[in-house]
Parts: sequence; C-alpha cells; structure tokens
Amino acid sequence: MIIHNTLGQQDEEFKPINSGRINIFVCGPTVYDDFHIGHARTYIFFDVIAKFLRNTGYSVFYLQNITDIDDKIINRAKDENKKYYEISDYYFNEYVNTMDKLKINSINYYARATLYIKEIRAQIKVMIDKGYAYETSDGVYFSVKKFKDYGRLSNQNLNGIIKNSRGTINENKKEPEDFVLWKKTKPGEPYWESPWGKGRPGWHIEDTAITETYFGPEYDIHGGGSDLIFPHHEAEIAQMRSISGKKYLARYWVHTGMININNEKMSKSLKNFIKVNDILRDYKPEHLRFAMINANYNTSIEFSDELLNNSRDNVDKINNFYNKMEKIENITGNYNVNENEMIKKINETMENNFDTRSLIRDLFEFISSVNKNMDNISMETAKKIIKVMNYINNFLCILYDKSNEYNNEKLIDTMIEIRTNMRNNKMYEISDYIRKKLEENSIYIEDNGTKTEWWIKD
RNA sequence: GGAUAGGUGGCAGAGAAGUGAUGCGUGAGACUGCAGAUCUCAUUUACUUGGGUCCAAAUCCCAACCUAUCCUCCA
Repeated sequence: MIIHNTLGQQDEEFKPINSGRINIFVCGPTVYDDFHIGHARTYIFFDVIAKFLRNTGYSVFYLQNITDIDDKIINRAKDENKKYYEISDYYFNEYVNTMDKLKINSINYYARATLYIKEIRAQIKVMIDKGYAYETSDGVYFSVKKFKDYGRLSNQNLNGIIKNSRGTINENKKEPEDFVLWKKTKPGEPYWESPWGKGRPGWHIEDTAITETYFGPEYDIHGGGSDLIFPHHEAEIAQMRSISGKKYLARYWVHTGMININNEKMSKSLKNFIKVNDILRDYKPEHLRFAMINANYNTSIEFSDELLNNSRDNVDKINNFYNKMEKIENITGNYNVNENEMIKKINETMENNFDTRSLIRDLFEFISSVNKNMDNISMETAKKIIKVMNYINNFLCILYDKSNEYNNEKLIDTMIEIRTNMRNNKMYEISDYIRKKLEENSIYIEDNGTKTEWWIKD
C-alpha cells in the first residue's frame, strides 16, 4: 500500500509498526462552535480509510482528541455568561451527533483533553528536566531551537518564521518561535493545579499526551487538515521526540486539503463557513460524503451548490442501480462478473494512496456496462454485483439507508396490482394519482414494460 | 519574501509522449399512455502563456504568468 507522506513529501510503501495492526490518530476539533463542512471533509476521508483498512484485514485503532479547553472556549463562555464546560459539553455533543449523521462511526475513542491533565503535566515535566522547556512568569514554553528537526515536516525555514512571527505581544517567552506548554491562569479563568502554578495546557501538548497514553511514543498514521501542519504538527513532533528520543512520532503524516468558497479557504475566523446541519436540510449525508470523496483528498475543493447537486445526481444513479439489482429475478443470463477479481481491483485502487476518485470512476464504468446488459443478468449474477456494491459501500457509505422499510409489502404489492389493472384499462388519471400518493410516502415506482418495480427512498 | 500544492471542455475531474477517460449538465433520438430509469448519438479546434527537445508534447525541459494553502487562531 502506498501513502503520500507529508513528512518527506513523497509516496511511500506503508508498513505498520506492528504487523497487522494500525494505530491512527486524527486531530479533532476545538469544541466552541458548530461543525462545518471543512471538518466534514477531513473526518469523512479518515472514516473511509479506517473502514477500508479494516475491510482489508487490519486491526485499526482510530483515536481522536477533542480540544475542550482553549482560549476560544473561554471567550465564548464569557460572551454567553456560561461556564467553559457548558460550551465545550454542548459543542462536543453536537459534534458527536453530527458525526453520527454523516455515518462517521469508525472512531474507537474520543479523548477529551481535560481528562488527561495528569499525563500532560508528566510530559511537561520531562521536557523541563531534559532542558527542552522553561518556565516564565506566565507559563511553560518549549524552546524550539533546542529541537533541531523543528520545521522538517512543513519545510519551514526558522529564520523566515521568526521574521514574520506574530501574536507574540503579550507572551513572555525567550524566542518568538517558542510555543506554550502550560498557560498560567488569569483571574476568572478555569485552571488545574501543576508544579508551575494553576493553569491550563497549551494546544499542542494535549495530542501528544493522549497519543502517548494509548499508542506509546511512536505510532503509524497521524492525520488532520493541511492547515495544521505548521505549527501544530511540527510542535507535536518536537514535544514527543524530545521526550522519547525516538526518530518518529508518527511514521506517516496524512493531510487533507481545504474547502474553498469563492476561491478562498473556508474557516471559522473568516466567518465564511457552512454548517453541516444546514447542508443536511437540503441534502442527504450520502451526498456530502460523495462530494468529499469525489476529489483526491489532498487537493482543495471548491464548494458550491453545483457540487452538491452533482453529487446528489451521482449518488441517485448508484442507488437506482443497486435497487435494480435487488429486483432481478431472472434465472438465466449470459452476462457475468468475477466478484472476487473486482474486489481485488477495488483494493488495489484504494491501496494507491486512497484513490477514491479512481474508484468512483471505475464504479461508474461498471454500472454503465451492466446497464447495457440489463436484460441479460441472472439473479445469481445480480447477487455477485450486490456483493461488490456492498463491499464498496462498507467504507464509502453512499448507499441510502433503508431503515424505515415498510413491513406491509403485500399491501404495496396489492396497490400496485390494482394500479396495473387500471393502466391496462387506460385509467391513467387514477393510476397516476396512485403513483403520486405512493411517492408522497417515499415509495417510488417504475413501469418497465409489463412489470412494475417499487422501492423505498427515505 | 519563503514553503507547499496546483492551472485540462459548461461544471467536477482522470491521463503523463502517439486511439479526445469518466460522471454531471445541455441538445436530439430509442423505449413509454405519461413519468421515471436505462440505452444511442451529439455537445469534439479541452489541456494557462511563450520558447525548446522529439517523427510525434496536455504529458519531457526551460522561462513566465495565474490560483489556493501555510509562515504561531484553524479540519
């Protein structure tokens, strides 16, 4: 399997540290605001790859952190006259609910930063003891110059960074590039006890404390949005490697591209972000999933209504096809498929740096080919096709749910039989009315010659 | 200014030297009472620009231009 590694900027053959097992960590959100489509892009992609890897036989532990203490949370709490945890609990809850709606259910564990204060303190202590960190009047800082590989992940030149650094105004640190590990509390702010006084952890330290707890000092894959490469992931590497003395934090670094709106990055700070819940009013989760995986993960996506409409049409096409396969009852047919060969090919496509775009292209070519031979497909072949479709769906999750399937199939069959009789007697007005009423109840019908098919679309 | 990824048809998006991918959209036709789905054909002087290499360049080389992201808030 080939993975494009941000560390080194090249495609590399993937080898897990422990054969057959993969530890993957993806940076989760800071829970102070609504879930937006930029989050969706990253988390849908990693959901697809975690599920894919499990399908191919790996045991995958997928861990995600939740930043539930941060200046933004504190500020929001202040604005709304609430406790900081009322904000973080609320948005964490919303986050988990939205993940569920998007069928992102591959994450083994959400680790909330505030539950790992003990581990964070322990890591900071080691860094101080080893001379990588120092205490000042307002906090504990990591001394970037002490860690010689700082900048290697992002190819940043430290001199350039210093020249252009900003946001150093109120902080009391030795060098502008140094970053905070522990922030000493100001009046009215939440705090935890520590050897360096009351305070709270810096942003970067949560992740290494959490990953060390579950994975140890080195693990396989670290993922996140490309906007986190510098400084966040660079800082994580500096922290953990200065503690462990090892060559790596994560072996492979995988970064997802940004979502653009009107040719500009969508972000919370630009206030141009689109909430997932707003999208889900007009589109299904499958449409958003498709839109996100119909691009290669490391490129930026220009978001628009057209993109979603296009995705909806594509997903409809796939679902229509699937429904037709389920309805096939022919005993004979010459068209054949080799389902094991197909699954092998699907795996090969995905193993080439998770090439979902090529997979989708191949899927459409396949659907087209089967459609051309629709009259020549036996039930046996249809079952093989369904097996392949289900295999793809295990990780793409683009087939619609049929959870509200009706039990009274016989009643629907009866109604359709009545309608067929009316049509045979050219009573079209009333038969169209029946069709319309069924559609209003999510039952869609299709007349194919003498046969009428129906299915439920929620 | 530095770093990174890019620039392909109405849109999305493959290809990495020689047959104009694939899907959507649009137009026409087939099937159909209609609708839907599906099929067929068309949309075909598509590859940012300028040089170069080559029998042959979207693809390789050089230069320029343009776009996005990062350079201590961010998925």
